[in-house]
Amino acid sequence: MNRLPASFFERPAPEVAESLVGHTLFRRGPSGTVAGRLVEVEAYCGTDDPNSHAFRRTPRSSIMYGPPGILYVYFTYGMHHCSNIVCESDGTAGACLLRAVEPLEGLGLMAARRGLDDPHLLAKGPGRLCQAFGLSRADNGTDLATGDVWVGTKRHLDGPVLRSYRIGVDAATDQPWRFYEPGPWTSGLKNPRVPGTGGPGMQLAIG
DNA sequence: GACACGATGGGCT
DNA sequence: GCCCATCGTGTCT
Repeated sequence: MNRLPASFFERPAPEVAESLVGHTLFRRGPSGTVAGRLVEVEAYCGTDDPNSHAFRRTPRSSIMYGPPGILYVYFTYGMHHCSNIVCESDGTAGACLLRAVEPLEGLGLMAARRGLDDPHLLAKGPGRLCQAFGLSRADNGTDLATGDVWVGTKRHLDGPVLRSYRIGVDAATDQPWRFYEPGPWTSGLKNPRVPGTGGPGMQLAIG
């Protein structure tokens, strides 16, 4: 199994987020292995990004200041987990939020964890993705180079990678750091706000 | 110790 | 589109 090395993540978070789309996320557990192709990733930076947990350094967010290629899992809204991959070099804050994957392997296990069968609802959204992959705060700090969670080196895209503003954050201070491949596996808005197009409905192709 | 709120998602109108 | 459950985390007292 070829894993992306830590050096892949030792770059600015938006650059890592864009290049992560199309790669496959793996999770090996006692019940089996699940895998899915990343189709939606958001970048969160450090002290200059007011929407990032790392805008202020706290015990929870300090992991974002650590070495790259480490899993950052946090709990929110009393019922949901969100998983991120730490980016930037050791000492600089940054992370990529994994928002959605196309399920590829272990769909039965994902369905059992999610309590439903529809493949389109297995891992569409950061909370659903964590549930389908069995990720919780116990996985916080996992090293993607050696642990039971990793990203494969192969990249496959079914379409262009687009960008928009991020979901669920303060719109007034937001940056266009959401990267996604449009399609049935992607969460978020039907007509995401995008920069410099004068309104919703327009999408900016990149890469 | 108290309190406000959230990088969401499910259910209902 | 609207409502809101539910509790860890951060901030303030």
